Amino acid sequence: MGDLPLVIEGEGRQRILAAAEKLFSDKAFDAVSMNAIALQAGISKANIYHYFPNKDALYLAVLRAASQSLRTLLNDAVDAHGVVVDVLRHFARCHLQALLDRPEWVRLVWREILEKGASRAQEFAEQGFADVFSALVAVLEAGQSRGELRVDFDPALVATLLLGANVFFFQSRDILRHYPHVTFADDPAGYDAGIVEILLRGLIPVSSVDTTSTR
Amino acid sequence: MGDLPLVIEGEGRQRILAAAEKLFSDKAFDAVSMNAIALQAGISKANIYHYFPNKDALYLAVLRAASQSLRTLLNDAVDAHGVVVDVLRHFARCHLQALLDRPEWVRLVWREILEKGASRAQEFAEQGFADVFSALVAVLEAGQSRGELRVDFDPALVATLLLGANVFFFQSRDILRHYPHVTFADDPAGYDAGIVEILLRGLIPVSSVDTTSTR
DNA sequence: GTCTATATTGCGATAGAC
DNA sequence: GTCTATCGCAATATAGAC
Repeated sequence: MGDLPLVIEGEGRQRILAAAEKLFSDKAFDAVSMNAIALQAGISKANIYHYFPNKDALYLAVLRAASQSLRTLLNDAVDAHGVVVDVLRHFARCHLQALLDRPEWVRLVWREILEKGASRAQEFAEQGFADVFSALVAVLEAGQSRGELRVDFDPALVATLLLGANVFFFQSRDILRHYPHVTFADDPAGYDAGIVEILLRGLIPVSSVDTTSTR
Repeated sequence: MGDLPLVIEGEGRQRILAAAEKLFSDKAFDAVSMNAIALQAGISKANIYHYFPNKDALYLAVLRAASQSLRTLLNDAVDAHGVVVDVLRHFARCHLQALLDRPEWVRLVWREILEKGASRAQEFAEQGFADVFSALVAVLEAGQSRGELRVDFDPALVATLLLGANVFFFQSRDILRHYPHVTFADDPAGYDAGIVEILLRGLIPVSSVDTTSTR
């Protein structure tokens, strides 16, 4: 009697989560009906209520899964080796790639931040980005203590600048594409390479840098 | 017969728009009821339908007004004088201040971009940010042709980096506040000053810059 | 122009058969 | 576990008095 496959553990639950993730990443909470989720998952609406007590619980489950998946994806960008400049290049590239690889997750998380504002901010700060942000700060601090980077800048500020550049690129691609000046909208790798290069060397020609002001 | 004041041109319409703007910036489209808008505006629900044919038309009117207001607000950041580095500092500061001064407008426009994706992207690209973006690119190009900035970087890329840093700061303030490393979450002016400083001078110490690779 | 009252639709959630 | 059928309710939108 035991040979029956028992199929996949929680197969129905997974189908529902996948369908809900897709729909919630496209539309806002209220714009996604339980009916639409059931349709997308290929099951009946009432069946969803067998697995989840209500719509809110389903949404939270989707959000939790997305947030966790994003984190594991980004963790690959953390452990890199070599000199600081190479680590930064690698980090930026992996981070942007992670965002572009799973746009649904990013949009889902970002929508939640926009919607709920400060109320859920702490939760996301701990769950979602904490380790990525801290890892980047650590990389920068290491570069400073090794003398590979200047010591008169705030590592957290540079980390924000770099992560923000990637997130903004992800968010604004469709808009940037319409500007004639922009040539990098479809070249994320080139974008990141350019960003890191500018961060490292600055915009001012070396010859005209006032070295006395750095003391 | 003409002395009657005619009161304010479209006063009722303005009240409705203001109320709708406030509510739509806090919640998503479906989460805002016409009843709530009427309550906020201090009029009856049916009266809204006297000025606007349906909920969708009202939302579009709000969006159009917000987008236009944002543009005029940001235009103040464009006209600055002096050497390029000072213009950049001024520009960054004004831009971020404009975002922080009218968070409802920014959130409204950004929510629309998130929701509709590429479909409305072109419209916003032209209406909302085109002139600000172009102005910043022009400033950078001027700096390059005057020899005040390096010539081996893409002005559009730097413009994206700078605008993105400000937008990301605006969007993520509540999250950044929870990180122990971050000291600038409540100091936008200091944030921008630091950003521009890094952009101009780079992260690498001047002494260790390989001047041969710049040719 | 502004209101009250109402028509109508679509939602989340439940009941109960299989 | 999965389904069909339905309840209760809140929402958009309309009708018509004043």
